[in-house]
Amino acid sequence: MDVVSPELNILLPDEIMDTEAIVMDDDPPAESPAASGQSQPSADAPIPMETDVLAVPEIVSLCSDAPPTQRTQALTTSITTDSILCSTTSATQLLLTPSIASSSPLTLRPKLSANHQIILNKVASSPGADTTRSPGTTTITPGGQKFMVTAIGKSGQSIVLQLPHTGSKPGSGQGEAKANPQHFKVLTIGGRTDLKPVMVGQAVSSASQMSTLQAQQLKTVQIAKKTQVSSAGPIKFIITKAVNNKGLTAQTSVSNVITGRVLSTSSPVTPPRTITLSETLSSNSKIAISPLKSPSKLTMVSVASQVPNSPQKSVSLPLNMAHLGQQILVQQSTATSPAKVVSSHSTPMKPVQTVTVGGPQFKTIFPLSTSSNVQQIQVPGSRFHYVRLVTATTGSSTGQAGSHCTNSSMTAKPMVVNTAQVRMSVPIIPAQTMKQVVPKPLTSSGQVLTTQTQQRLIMPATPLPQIQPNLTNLPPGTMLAPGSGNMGYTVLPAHYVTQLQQSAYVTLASSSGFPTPTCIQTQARLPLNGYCDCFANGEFCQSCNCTNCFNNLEHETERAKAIKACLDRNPEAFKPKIGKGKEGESDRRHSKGCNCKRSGCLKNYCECYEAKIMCSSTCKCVGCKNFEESPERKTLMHLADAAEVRVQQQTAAKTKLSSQISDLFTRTTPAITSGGGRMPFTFVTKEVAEATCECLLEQAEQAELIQQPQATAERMILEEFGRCLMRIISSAGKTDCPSINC
DNA sequence: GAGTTTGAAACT
DNA sequence: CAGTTTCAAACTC
Repeated sequence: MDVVSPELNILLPDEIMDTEAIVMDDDPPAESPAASGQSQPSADAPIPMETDVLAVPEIVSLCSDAPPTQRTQALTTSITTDSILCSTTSATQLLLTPSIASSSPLTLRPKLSANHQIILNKVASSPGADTTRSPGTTTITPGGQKFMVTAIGKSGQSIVLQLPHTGSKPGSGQGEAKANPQHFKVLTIGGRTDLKPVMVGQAVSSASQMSTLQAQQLKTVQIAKKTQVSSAGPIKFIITKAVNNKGLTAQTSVSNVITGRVLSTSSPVTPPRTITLSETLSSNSKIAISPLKSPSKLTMVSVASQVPNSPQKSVSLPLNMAHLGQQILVQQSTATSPAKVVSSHSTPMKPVQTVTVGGPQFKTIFPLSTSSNVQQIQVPGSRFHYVRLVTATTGSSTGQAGSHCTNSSMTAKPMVVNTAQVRMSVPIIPAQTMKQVVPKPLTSSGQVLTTQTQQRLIMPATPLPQIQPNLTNLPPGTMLAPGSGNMGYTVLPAHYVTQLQQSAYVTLASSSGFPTPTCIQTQARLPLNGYCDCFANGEFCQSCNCTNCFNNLEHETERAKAIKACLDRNPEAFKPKIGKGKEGESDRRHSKGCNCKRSGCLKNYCECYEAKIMCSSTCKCVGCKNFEESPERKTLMHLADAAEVRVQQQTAAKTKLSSQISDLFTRTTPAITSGGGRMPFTFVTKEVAEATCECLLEQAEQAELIQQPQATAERMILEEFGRCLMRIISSAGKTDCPSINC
């Protein structure tokens, strides 16, 4: 049994003192000081980066063919981390199972389980145990192989290392180990996210020994675990296998594809999670990636969270000899998961899939009754007005909404709406406009609302059974009102906008099937360039300029499909962007936040500014000035307020003037009517003018008689002229021949 | 009304 | 997740 001495750990920098390594050395050559685990540093040995480590050493997989009994002879570790299961295709496993939650060094005794797992149980933390060893140091020498395990982490969590099985190889076992005498395997468990790959080599022996290690067949499996002060912090597992094939060159690039599936949850009590890793690696490869600086270049497997006392956490990794140069970085995020299982496969896996348990999808479905009815629905807090329609199965038809595709058994059934004006979010196409509807899909079931007021027809939707389940993803306030049989209506809020439009385009463009050749508009499309506001508002196109428009009654089926496709792609596509903030926040806020860069969020380009709300932390804008204390915003707001006041004043003035003019015409209308349509001024005849002049002259003479000043005299004349005009106007309404009497 | 700017959404 | 492309609204002249 080879145990790494405490002095070795002294050489380790602090960054990796919290790590645990397992070193396997099948038959370390004499020139390899790292093989013995007691090697001395080499001053001239450069400290390689991880990429270098990966480039030079030859891969030696943990999937040793040696029997498990020969893999491990002893193990001493200070495992205080979560349970880790590194499982591969092999049934051979190495289990490190500290049973006591403690941060103190543990002495683990490997046991071979029935399924070829090496279980490292904590023997004792008593003085009788080998506590003199440095924490985080474990060496296993299973029949010539050495494992150095350095780890630190949370206590009370078992580590299960399942060694891959390469049973296909003949002569496995000790002989295999001898066949690869230079295999050097390092398994580091724990550590920090900033663990540098070079430290892996140092964990084995020292930094200077890496050069020697690089000359060997080296395999490094590093499971670096970020040890956060708080358990809620993310924890990373970095599993690195540095491989250097003998034929490898430093410039060889690698095709490193590691995919997996991540199932994450934030629930503190969750069933064991399974993370499947696979790898598609080629030999003679090099991964010139620093997973610490560029983790995105590697496959990051977020293992979600864990609790300090996670009962079980397993990470299974494939370490196949045939897969050389692979590098696996497993990142663990938070710390609430009680158990995790990471299993791997040697076969390529599908791309990473993230299953997110999103928030509740609010949906409101109002099934329609079979009786014909229209109800106005006011959604509290919604600016949309909905109308619930039900199919009139027996109502009398006052119009023909269906197409002339007469083979359709679903003729349009106009619905008579109550005469009260109903404000709807969708147009109600008058019945007379339906005659303009030419070819109509036979499957569609247009329904016409005939009202006495100008209304718009709520968009009918063929209740396709195959899409109805998806319509349950409609956003809050959305009402799906399936009618009886194949009839129904779908009411969409106005924010069924762009995505729906584009989705509709795709769907409709691919739509192929109308029953009759007369329905040739299947080749048409929704307005592609220049989406009309009608569709954006959930209305039918009625008076817009779109051509080959599908946004009408005739293509309700296609439209419904488009809605379905859109909702399938993004169930939240139609949720309003502007909504209330977090709980307790009364202010509105943008759900996604803006991404402005040049406008400073003070123009209508900015969705936040357009909605008259402040930018929030969700925004990704640059140079944002749309915050509460922004002087620019305040100035802008003041200007806007002033402009608004000005507009309001102008509007009020115009309204008042219009009212007065209208009033004047109203009062003079009888004169016009009684005068045979003549305007009032037509009553100012020669006689009236002469009489008026006589009145004015009379007033001037009176002013002279009483010796009034000129100004007073002029005023008296003007006042008399006013009275004359009034009499003219007054007389015009009474007689065709107004008389002027002074 | 034409041309430009801008940013959201889609796409890669 | 970041970069690119598309496109329509906003904006300017």
